[in-house]
Amino acid sequence: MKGNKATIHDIARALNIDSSTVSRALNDSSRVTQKTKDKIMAKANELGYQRNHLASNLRKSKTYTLGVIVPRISRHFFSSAIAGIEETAYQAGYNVVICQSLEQLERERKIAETLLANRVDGVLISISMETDDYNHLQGMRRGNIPVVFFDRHCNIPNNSNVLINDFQAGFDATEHLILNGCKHIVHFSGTQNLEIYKNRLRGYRAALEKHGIPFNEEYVLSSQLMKEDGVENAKKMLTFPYKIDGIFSANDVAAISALQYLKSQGKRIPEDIAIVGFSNESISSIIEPPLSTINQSGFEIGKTATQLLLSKINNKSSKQLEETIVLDANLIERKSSIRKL
Amino acid sequence: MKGNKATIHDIARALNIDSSTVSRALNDSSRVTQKTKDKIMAKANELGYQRNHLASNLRKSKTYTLGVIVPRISRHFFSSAIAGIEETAYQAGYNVVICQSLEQLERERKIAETLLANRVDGVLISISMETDDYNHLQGMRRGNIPVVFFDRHCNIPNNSNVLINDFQAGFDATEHLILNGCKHIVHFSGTQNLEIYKNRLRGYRAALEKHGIPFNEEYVLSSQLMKEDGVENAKKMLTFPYKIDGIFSANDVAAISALQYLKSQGKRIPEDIAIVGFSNESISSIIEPPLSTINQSGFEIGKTATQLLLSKINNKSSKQLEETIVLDANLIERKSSIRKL
DNA sequence: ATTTAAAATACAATCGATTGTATTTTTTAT
DNA sequence: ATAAAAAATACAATCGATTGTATTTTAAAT
Repeated sequence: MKGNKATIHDIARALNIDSSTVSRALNDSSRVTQKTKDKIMAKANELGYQRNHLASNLRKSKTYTLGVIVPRISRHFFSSAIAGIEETAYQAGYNVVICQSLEQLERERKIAETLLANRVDGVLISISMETDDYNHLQGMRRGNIPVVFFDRHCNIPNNSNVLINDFQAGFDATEHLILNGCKHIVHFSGTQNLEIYKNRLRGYRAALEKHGIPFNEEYVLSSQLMKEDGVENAKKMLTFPYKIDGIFSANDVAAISALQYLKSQGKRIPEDIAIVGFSNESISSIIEPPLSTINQSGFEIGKTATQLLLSKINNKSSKQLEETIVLDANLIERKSSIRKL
Repeated sequence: MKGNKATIHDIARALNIDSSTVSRALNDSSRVTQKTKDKIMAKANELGYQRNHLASNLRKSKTYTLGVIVPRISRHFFSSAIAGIEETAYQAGYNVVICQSLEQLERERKIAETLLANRVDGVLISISMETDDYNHLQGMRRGNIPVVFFDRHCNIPNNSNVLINDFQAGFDATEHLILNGCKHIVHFSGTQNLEIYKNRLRGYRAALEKHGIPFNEEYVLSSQLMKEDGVENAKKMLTFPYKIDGIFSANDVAAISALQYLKSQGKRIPEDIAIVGFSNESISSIIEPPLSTINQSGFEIGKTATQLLLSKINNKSSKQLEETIVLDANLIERKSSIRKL
């Protein structure tokens, strides 16, 4: 593993100059004359030199590595966010280490610890559904490692976040159902420790209010929004005294499993029950009927979050200015919610 | 970033002993007495010491990092493979860097270069559809970095691979269609530089042969197996003189788009045309009708590949014994291919 | 031609941990 | 109690690159 690798010292020796000059030449320092640089570059190529990042990073005490913590990479939203993160990070010369919390606080804690021990230069995180305690994240702060939350943020003060306007999206989704004639709309919500779900719920309420529809506490069904939860919610919903005619689900997964269950029970979508999901998973356009949903560009969010993180990392000014960037999300209207009135 | 971090020298100074002893104590060396170890551990905890991996790795010239190259992480198969890879790697104290070739040879080349420059300890790769030249992979060899191929391997000699039995799976899928009464079965194949597609095709032919159905060259439709390709294939297929009554697609994505197109053209699935896909994407069980498909456990493949890679990395014996591990894959029979005869 | 300023290069310490060798301390045996 | 063997610890070099300071070389100015 070591045998063949050329170092700056090999180059220096071959040219009978000092290794510091070689180092500076390779870093294109103005302290080395062009002629010498050329000589050094030529020799470097000849010897197949490649910088040893371990050594370089040790000296600079920088790892050029970003940690990413997501609930699970298999979710379309997160895998596209990761694509955006990697693209941006690589271009800036950073590596990315991806970790999955699998929605478990305990795993999230352990990951945070590992990243800290590995001295990553910064962390991007979308917190798990179980996360209701932020000590491990404060730990990064203490370690002086910049953190940017994306999508699933948390409500501790002085954070940098990249989000979509969940309130507005929730409002749009609900209003769309109302405009399509729904009178009794339930909301599938996520665990209430996550801000995004609180905000989507607020949007739902605001839309009802605007259109003079009374808010009914019982119509809010909170869960982890997994496949099974969608079915559970649908079953429960069918027992309500008033006939439910609309669902706004805070994610697509639960919306889809509910949709399928309801179909299996002979309900017509959207005629009997109109449905809007959230996230635009790739399945959503494919099921029958295609699911209306809120489209949020994971790629864009990942990219923006990474840019923000990199700017925090490279911002010499000691004053840590925290920033929250809100990106657009739009409603995609598909058959699952469009009724001819 | 540096300010507060304690080093072994801080511990040594505080206890008035040598840093080498501290290092050995922290590594639980037998050359340090238990009493001293205790003292050192106590002080280490007190100072909040965390090993600096950069320094340690530099000295040991090991990065404890594995590179992973996949076509795209958003594919269900790959994201579950990655989950298996990470799980296994983390447990062994390795980090994982994930890169997407996006099916482009050029990107794959660049990634290989970057990983090499970053001195990863090993690489796991599933090659892109465009990859028909293996210089960049030989480059790793020259750099003495062990490589394990998983799923999408290539036919250069002396490689380590973790695969499923694509031939058998192709055979099973095709025979299943035959047993369900299909006489004119087309095969959606991938680009022919990939062994997996060659093998699935061989399985298809073998099944036809076994059941005395003549092989028709024109019935093999090769493409990148993207969404659009499925539609293309379906259109083309409908122009054939004999009525096609079965499709074996080498992936689910193309199978699903074909299924949807055919439905839109009024074909009944599976009565008119039975369909079997490959990979068991999560969409496949959800569409209407649910798609029969070959189930390959990405998690298992990723886990096995990582174990193999780690054993290559840590195998002191210089003789690089190459190994190919073949895992099981099974046919999941769903409505898209089950006909009541 | 000589002094001064500026540019180019060399020297040497450093990042933090590891490890072969040397030295000291402890233990065992006589 | 003393020599020999074994155990514990200290010393010092090293991994490869970076960087502040010192020195030499070159260019500019008088």
